[in-house]
Amino acid sequence: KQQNEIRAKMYGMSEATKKYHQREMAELCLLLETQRSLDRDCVHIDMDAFYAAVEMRDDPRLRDIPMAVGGSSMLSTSNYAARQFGVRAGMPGFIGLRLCSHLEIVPTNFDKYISESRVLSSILSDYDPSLTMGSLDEAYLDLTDYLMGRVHPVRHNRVRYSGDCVCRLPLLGTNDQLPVGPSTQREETCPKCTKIRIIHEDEVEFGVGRSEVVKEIRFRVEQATGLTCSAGIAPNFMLAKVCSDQNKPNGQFELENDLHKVNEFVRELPTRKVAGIGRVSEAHLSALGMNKCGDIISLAYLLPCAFSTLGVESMLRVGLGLGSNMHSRDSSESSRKSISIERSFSPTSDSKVLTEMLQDLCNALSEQASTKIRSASGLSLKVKLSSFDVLTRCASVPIGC
DNA sequence: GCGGATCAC
DNA sequence: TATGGTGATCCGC
Repeated sequence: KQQNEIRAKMYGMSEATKKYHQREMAELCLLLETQRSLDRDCVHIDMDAFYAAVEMRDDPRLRDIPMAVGGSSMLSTSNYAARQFGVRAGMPGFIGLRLCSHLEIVPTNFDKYISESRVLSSILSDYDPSLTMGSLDEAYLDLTDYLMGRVHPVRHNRVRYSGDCVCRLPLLGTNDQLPVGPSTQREETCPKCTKIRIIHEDEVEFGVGRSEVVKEIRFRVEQATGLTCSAGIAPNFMLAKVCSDQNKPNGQFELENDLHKVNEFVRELPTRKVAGIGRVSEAHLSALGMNKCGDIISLAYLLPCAFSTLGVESMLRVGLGLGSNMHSRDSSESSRKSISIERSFSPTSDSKVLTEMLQDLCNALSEQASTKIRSASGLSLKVKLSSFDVLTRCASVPIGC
């Protein structure tokens, strides 16, 4: 329905208004263009199917079958075998089972993922001490400063495994980089599966360019965790994030710090690939005839039909391939602006059940609040109906209290 | 300031 | 059988 409203505005636009917006957007683009920076080396690191990969590493039986991490109500991640059946993150588990009846659903082991995430951030902080973790499995790094001091190639030991035992990763043959020196082999019996494991050790070298350094980072992550990740390299974080998705899994993609290359890349990029453009914004853009980011610029005069002033500006930035190269929000406790707790349960109108549920949530929240926040001025209540519609009501403490 | 929406992960 | 939980931001009114 919103889409029809947008189309109506679009078709109702007079020639004069069109000219006006064309001028306005062109000016805005020129202004935004002055903010472009092409002198930073921004990197986005994204672990491949993170939760699923951890479970597969620790249980070889899961490596070759479709599996997902989560529960019957929701799947957090699926492995690539499961994705072939259409099983995706965010999907209810029972739908996943409908798509793939032999799907193996493994419960989440958050403690494990948190500890792997620490290993990850610890390695990454060697390259950018002020990195930003986007979540447990992704990170934003600015390699510019590190690259200044990177004047020599760097060598690392490499350990890989083969034999009947497959308990340890990475296996031989999964990293084909040529070693710089001799290789050694030795055998041992795996205490876990009692089969023979052959340990291959050698040395590999990484050069001084940013793409080499990112290869080194991914290598170190795999050596330390047995997990692979993908990376995107670009002049800003918005583009780096898109790039990390290009050669997933276990790959990297570099977008050169060159205006022409950036424009070329952005022109063909589907709008939905951009962080911040979700299902709704994608539909709005599509109603305007914009499906690739390049369309946002060529049809820019239409943007006001669907977006506010701020929205228009943010879309133009996407179309121009502009983004931030600063480490944005620190997601620490200190900057937290709200805490919340919510629970879904089977539909009921039994007021006793509902009141009890609410009381439990209040108690739990109150406990968290006592340790996590010092003060607050507002409280909001959210209700989800069986229709999945959501209502919220909030109240503020009157000024002076 | 409030209620609704959107978005990421 | 069965569709998440947490936090942030923006919009229109």
